[in-house]
Order: sequence, then structure tokens, then C-alpha cells
Amino acid sequence: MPDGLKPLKVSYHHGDLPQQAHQLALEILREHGDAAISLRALAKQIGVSAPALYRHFIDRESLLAELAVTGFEALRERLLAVDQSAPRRALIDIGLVYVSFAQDEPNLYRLMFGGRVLPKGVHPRLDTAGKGAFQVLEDTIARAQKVGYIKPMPLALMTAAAWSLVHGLSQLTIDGHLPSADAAPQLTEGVVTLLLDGSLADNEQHKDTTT
Amino acid sequence: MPDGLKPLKVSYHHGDLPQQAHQLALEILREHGDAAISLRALAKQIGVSAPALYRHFIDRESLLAELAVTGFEALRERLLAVDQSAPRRALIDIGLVYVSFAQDEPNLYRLMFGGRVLPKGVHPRLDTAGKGAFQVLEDTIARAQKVGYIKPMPLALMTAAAWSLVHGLSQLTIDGHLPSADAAPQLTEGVVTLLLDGSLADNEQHKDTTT
DNA sequence: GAATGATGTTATCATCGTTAACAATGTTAT
DNA sequence: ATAACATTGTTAACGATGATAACATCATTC
Repeated sequence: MPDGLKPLKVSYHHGDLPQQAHQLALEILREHGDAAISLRALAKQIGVSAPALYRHFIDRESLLAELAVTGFEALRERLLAVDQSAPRRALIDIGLVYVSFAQDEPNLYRLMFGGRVLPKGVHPRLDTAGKGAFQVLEDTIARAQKVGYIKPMPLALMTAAAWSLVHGLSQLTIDGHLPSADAAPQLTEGVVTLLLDGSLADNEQHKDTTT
Repeated sequence: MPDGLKPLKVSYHHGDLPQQAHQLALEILREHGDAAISLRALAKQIGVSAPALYRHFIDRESLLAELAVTGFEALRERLLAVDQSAPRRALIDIGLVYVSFAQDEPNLYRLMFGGRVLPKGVHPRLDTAGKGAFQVLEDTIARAQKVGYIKPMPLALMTAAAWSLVHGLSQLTIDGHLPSADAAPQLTEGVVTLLLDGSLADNEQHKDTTT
């Protein structure tokens, strides 16, 4: 039998299927969103049969969960890189970095926080990865509070406010809901500043702080 | 031919397919999320063939868009019902109503703001419905500003901040990301209050307001 | 060198959104 | 009244998806 007619495939086993599937899926996610990820198409592109993927991923959702985990880890790294020397600047920069991450990777960010596609409590690694990113934000706030830059108040309250603000701003800008959706960093900075300094007119600042 | 053997269906035409489909789809959405909406299952439950639905809805996405429209209209009505006499109270109440709407109808809210399932600019009625709800929030802020309760600043900035805050808080609580996800109204009130009064310690309040 | 477990393959199922071709019904003009 | 037309249903079928079962191949280990 001439060599030319032998099947081209050298090895029956692929050798690196999980890693390559993860990588390719991540690229498809970033370019076309999670809905565009099809296990069949994925397998075909890699040159492997579709059920082979099920040897490495329990199901489609688990694959998506892994992608979201890498997303949270990337976000955490970016947040850890901000300078923490000056409390005010650190708080603002944390917000800037957070929102710009969402704007750089909108599809990845949507997957990370798409409550309906990746329900909480189902993928433990995902939950801990999310906690990890959240922790950086909370630590920054706690530091500012310990230094006395921020009001004494329940840490959970300030954290909830800050996270809600940057998360909401991220979500609204990447979905085009905000009129000034130019993704302008100055919008983010202005919004974060409002949370720090407040929105009241000067003459209203210290009268009627009871809610 | 005895009457008992005649087909039970009285009329060939259904008569109210669009309305009934909309209603049933809305119930399924509210209980099981948008992913659970299948046109085939919908048609079967109504007692009609699947392609019949395409006489009234261009495709599945258009049906979902109609559901989201009703969601925005419901949200707008709730927001319009808050008392606007006192500016501070109005601002806080707007936030409370907004977040509690999301918590009452998490699946509907997720559909309304699920950027990947209902892309912006594709369904005009959806975009205008969204604008309508947003307008109430903006009007409330503009009113507070005109009275002098709120700092003079670009309206778009304050609006972006307020909307980001309540939207982010809604999203995070309904997806269980916030530790104190008890949906406690006091959390919302505290968070909105922070945006109004600011987060700085008293001794920091009026020094270094430059960003 | 046989047994074993990991990792692929093919075959198959159920489901889905969607379209095409056709049938029944309601409406309107002649 | 009836012929033409528009509306709204029907069945049949296509292509794609996630998922499972049964079987094949390969690497490793006793």
C-alpha cells in the first residue's frame, strides 16, 4: 500500500484537546458572544468528533463556566495592578480599570455576569473566581476606610454601592443603553467621583442627612 | 355521521393567537426564564401548529422583544407612581421602586437588559420603551436639580450615575452576587443615600475635591 | 504481553427555529 | 351571489444543536 494513500492523521489521540478547545472557544466567545459557541462546530474546527469534547467537559455549560473563570482571573489581575498608595486615586482607578475591562471584553464580561446562562452555585470554581475579583475591590475600599478617608460605615454597604456602580455602568455602556456610550473614561471617573463626594448642592450638604 | 365523532375543534381560525401566545410566553418567561421559551412548545400548549406563530411574530427574537416591551412599560408605570413632592425622598424612592421591580421580576428584568439576546437598535419599539422608562428617572433627577437640591452638573452625568447604581444593584442582587443578597430595601436605600451624600469622612469632605 | 483506563469514533435520538407548499376561512368588489 | 383576494391556519421537511450509547484505539501498568 503506497504511503500516499494512508490516512493523514498521525495520531489517534489528539493530545491537547481540552486546552485547544478552551482556547478556540474563548476566541469565538470574544468575537461573537457565547451564543455562537457550538460544540459541534468547535469539534469540527479542531478536527475531532463532537462527542470527544464530552470527555473533557461535562456539558456545554461547563465549558462556558471555564471561560468565565479565566475572565474573572484576568479581571482580578488587572485590578491588582492599580496603585494603592493614595486612597482616593486608588478608588477611582479601580473603577476605571473595572469598567475598561468590561468595555475591552464585552462578550466575556456578559458571560461572567449573565445570570441566566451561568447560574450561581452550580460551578464552584466560577463562584470562587468571582469572589477573588470582588475581593480586590473590597480590599481597596477597606484600606481607604482604615486610613480614615471614607466614612465609618458597614463595609458591605460601601462595597455594594461601589460594585453596583461600576457593574451597572459597565453593563449599560457595553449594551449601548447610555446616550454617552462613547466609553469615555471621564464618564466613569465622574460617576465614581459622585459616589465619593456626593451629589448634593453645597447648601444642602449638611442639613437633612437623615433618610 | 354522529356528532361525537366530529372533530372537537370548532373553528379553523384561532381568533386570538397573538394575544394568547404573548400571555403564555410571558408566564413561561417569568417562571423559567427566556431560555425556556420554545415556539414549538408554546404552539403545542395553545393547541396550534408551530408555524402558525410565524403569522404573528417575525421570529422568536421578535416575540421576546415584545415581552421586554411590556416589561419596560410596567417598570415605567411603577416609576411614575412615586411621589415627587420632596426631591430627596423622590430620588430614594425611585431607586427603591426600580430595584424592587427587578427583584419582583428577575427573569423579565434580565430579558429587558440582556444585551446579548436582544441587541439594541434591532427592535425600535423596544428601544423607545426603554427610553420611556429611563425618562422617568431622568426627569426626577432634573427636577431635583432645578430645585437646587442637587449640585449643578451635566444632567447626563448624574443620570448615568443613578441609573448605573440601581441597575447594577438590581443585576447583582437578582443573580446572587452580593453577599447581602437578602434583597433588603435598606441596602438599596443605603446605597442610593451614598450617591447623594457621598462616602467621604467628614474631615475629608471639602478638601481635595479635584479629580 | 494481557488488562485496564483514558480518549477517540460512529450511530442515533430528541429538540429546536425556520421555510415551503397547501388548505381553510373571512372579506370585498363586481 | 359569487369570484377574487388576503388572512391565518395546516403538514412536511431542512439543517443545526446538545447529548448519550456502543464501539475502537492507544498508552500505561502489573
